[in-house]
Amino acid sequence: MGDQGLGTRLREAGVRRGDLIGLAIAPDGAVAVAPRASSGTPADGLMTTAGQVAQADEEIRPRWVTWSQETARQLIAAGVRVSTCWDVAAVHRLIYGGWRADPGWAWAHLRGLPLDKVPADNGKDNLIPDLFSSEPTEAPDPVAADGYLEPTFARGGWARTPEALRKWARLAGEAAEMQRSAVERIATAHSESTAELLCAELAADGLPVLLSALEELLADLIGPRPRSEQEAHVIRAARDAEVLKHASPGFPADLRSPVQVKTMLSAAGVDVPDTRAWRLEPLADGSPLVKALLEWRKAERIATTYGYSWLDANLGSDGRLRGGWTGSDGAAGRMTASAGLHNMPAMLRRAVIAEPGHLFVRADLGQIEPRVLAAVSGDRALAQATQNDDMYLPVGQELGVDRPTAKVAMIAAMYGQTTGHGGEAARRMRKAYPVAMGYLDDGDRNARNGNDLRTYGGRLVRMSQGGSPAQVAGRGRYGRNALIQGAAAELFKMWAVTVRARGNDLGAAIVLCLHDELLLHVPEENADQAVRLLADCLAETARRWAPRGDVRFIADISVVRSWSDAKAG
DNA sequence: TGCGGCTATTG
DNA sequence: CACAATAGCCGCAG
Repeated sequence: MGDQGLGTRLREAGVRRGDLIGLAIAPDGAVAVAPRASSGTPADGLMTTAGQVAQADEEIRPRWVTWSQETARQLIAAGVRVSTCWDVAAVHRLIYGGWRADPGWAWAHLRGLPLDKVPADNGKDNLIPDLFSSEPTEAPDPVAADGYLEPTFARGGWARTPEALRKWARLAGEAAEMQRSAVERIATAHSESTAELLCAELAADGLPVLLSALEELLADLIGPRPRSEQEAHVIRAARDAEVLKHASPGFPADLRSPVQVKTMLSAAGVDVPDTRAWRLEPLADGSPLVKALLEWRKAERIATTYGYSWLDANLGSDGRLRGGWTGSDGAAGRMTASAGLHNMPAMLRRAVIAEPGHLFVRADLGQIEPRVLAAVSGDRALAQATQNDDMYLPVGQELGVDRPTAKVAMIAAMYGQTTGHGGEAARRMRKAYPVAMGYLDDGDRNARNGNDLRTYGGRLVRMSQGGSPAQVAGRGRYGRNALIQGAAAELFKMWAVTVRARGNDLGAAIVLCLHDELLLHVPEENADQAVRLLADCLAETARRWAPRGDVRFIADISVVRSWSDAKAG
């Protein structure tokens, strides 16, 4: 029995490609899998190893059911990467909205249990059998008598017995089956789930960075690495002095305090309501103080957020910059990353350089939000405009305005402009694209009224009731935009997981996801194929995501050695 | 010590 | 300066 591979056992039990199989992994690396009871395997599931899971994944490619991204991280730590999954937490966020998605919370939703009575984790392992007892112990049941999940399980106390681990795996499978009947679009549940696998891989693998190049850039911007705390202090004071020498004597200000900076500027005859860069920018030519302050801000920003301590904390000795990744944030469902991976200053991106023998293939979606609007609203006229590489040209023609005006009018519609209130271009936009504008207005109105929204891909966006008129207006803009941003995020993730799946043979690894941009790290001999892969996957995704097929999505794809090289060949 | 405000960076 | 995010520092309340 034990010498028979997991793949063989599952196949003999009738498991086929895409079938849901519960999977749980213990901190010590023990793995339990639980196919559906009807498939003829033991109802309690079976114990196996991470290596066996990898083999079975290759042989059958089922859809492994996990409670959260944590399982993927544990599998990766055990050296195993699976092809697809059903992530209960990710699908929970899709169906029910909000951020919280722990097993007990998701389970209570699926069983229709009162949410105010979901038991809190008291930190006690009251279900753990006494390991020193000679009495045979029965594995505890993860479902308590009242129907709620036992909080101990979600924390990992269950891992201590194989029986409990098998039950935990089976329960994940049951949760997934229930979720499957509740999701609006299965395809979204699949891509949002597998995006969690991608996130775990991004966190584990990191972004290739050339340390020497990054240190050179930092030296240019903020000086060499200080050798001591004292030296760091001296450098900081010297930087401050470059600004303060332009200030009026008697007004020594703490440059890190906005209030004091405002007072200092006022004493120099510069009166501003706040000290934001865009407000000070026009005054820089007439004031050496303002000019010095703005330069100080840039350097200070690098020094505090992207300086040597950031580098030390996040750049591994293997030249990989690592941060945590989430598959969908609390609002509209975009991916987020920490460690500055999503907001690294353009200047520093020069140090993001492919490893020897490799190249980056960079692809970003063009005008993704207005194209998504055309798709999700079903506006035929706007869909027609997406046939153009630059859709603002036909839109401008239709409205009888120039391209910049058309673009501003479109963005104002999607984001809910507060100042100016439209004008002639906005009125023509309503007439030319009534379906798209109606879709946005519906979202705005529902959000203002506190009605929950649902994106094209089926993600619930929760809206709260009440609030001041200003908050109500803010909610309207939020809801209007969430429908577009959220749908764009769903399309992007579907594209990303498709590239992930197809890129294996080329050795093409996704090393960064950035809302509408994918960065692949590829052996240089495969770079041209990777370019085609990205384009093919986008076409495939567009067909699957927006089946009517009348909206054209475009990507700008280039092969580069450094991330900052926009269009090298 | 925690948290809102201000600021900067990115898509 | 609309929509979204992460992140650091300051100033104030507890």
